[in-house]
Amino acid sequence: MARILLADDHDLVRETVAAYLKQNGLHDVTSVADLDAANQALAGQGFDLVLLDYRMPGMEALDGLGRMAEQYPDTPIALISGAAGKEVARQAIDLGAAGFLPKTLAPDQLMVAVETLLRGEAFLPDAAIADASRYLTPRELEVVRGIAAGKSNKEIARDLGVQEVTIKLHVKTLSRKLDARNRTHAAMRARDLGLV
Amino acid sequence: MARILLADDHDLVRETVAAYLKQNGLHDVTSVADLDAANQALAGQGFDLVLLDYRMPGMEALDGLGRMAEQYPDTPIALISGAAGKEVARQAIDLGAAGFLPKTLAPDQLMVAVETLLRGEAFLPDAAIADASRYLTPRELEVVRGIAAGKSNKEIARDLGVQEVTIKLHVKTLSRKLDARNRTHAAMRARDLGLV
DNA sequence: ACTAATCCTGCACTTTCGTATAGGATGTGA
DNA sequence: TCACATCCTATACGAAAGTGCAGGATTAGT
Repeated sequence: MARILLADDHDLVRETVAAYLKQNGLHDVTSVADLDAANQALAGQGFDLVLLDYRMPGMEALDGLGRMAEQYPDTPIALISGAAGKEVARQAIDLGAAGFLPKTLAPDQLMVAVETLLRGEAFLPDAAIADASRYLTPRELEVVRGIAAGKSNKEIARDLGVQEVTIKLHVKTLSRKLDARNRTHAAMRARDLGLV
Repeated sequence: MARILLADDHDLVRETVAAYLKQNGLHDVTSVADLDAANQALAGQGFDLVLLDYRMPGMEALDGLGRMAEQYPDTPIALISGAAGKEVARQAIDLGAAGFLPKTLAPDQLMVAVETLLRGEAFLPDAAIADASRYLTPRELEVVRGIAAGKSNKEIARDLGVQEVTIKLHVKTLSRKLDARNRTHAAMRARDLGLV
């Protein structure tokens, strides 16, 4: 049974989300109203997933998320936000968040998101997914597309009007961002993300 | 409006397929009963898709398909067959066919197939797709999957219990079969074909 | 029995890739 | 203004990939 920790200072949001999760078979949902309570709950028992509101006492932007992610690197932590957009999503991912859930998310999508996160996978919907591509810089995106087309670094360099070493640098950084072992792996990852 | 040329010597098949296509919004369907008529129709006007019956006057196995594909390389030509199996499908693809439609195909799948072909993509269903994978030998399939997973030749060799040179050989041959420029390109192609 | 396909290996060579280190130029946001 | 991200370049080295040639072993189909 998956144990989920839900932290949101809005009673309405907290209750409706918790109720919805329970209704869909996830009965073990703990709700708290601020980050301190969330940390206490985490210290008391393990959780399989933590859902954190973006605006909440103790968060101070994303610092609270960052600290929690550092302390519990094995627990997937997702950010929930009503208004936050791409920028915040990207920062959250950078800080170690496993996912980003806009409150505009449809209820059925919420379940998909939670299940995805419980499997240990990242979840980045619509708006955020477009941002996942911006997790790669525009240049890196051009490079990985060249790779996926089977081009060599030399060819890509020629096409972009830069030196080959520069492409190598991009390949290295973009592979790291995509958590890929090499160019081929990176191309496959980019493909999976719909970036190519 | 997509113009479709349907060539089949069975009145029943020709009429039902044509009717079904028209019913689904593809009104511009020209039906002919043999390969000569199909070629005449092609010479008279352009078509966006040609559907050829496997057994039909003028076809002589797949020779007719081969000639037509040579003459109209820009027009997707798909083979329709009731009985033909994997072997024929593979030969058809080799001769330049864009797809293979067994008559056992469900009606809704037919529409999917036609739409796919009209987009310029290849269509190989169920049985044929299994055959597309046999276009690569089992060993080659294992290798290309290793490549797609980002493994090095050395790792793949270790996993399969053979020497690295052997893997290099497989990479070379499988890349040729997939019309790929290198391992990365091959992995992407295999991905597109659903082999990974 | 012969042919063909598949799978395997060896040696040698060039090219490409990957990595590391060490910067410089630019533009943007705090 | 300072910090930061992005993009670019240089040199250099070891690892990996790709290519070519030349064969041998096994199995399946004609």
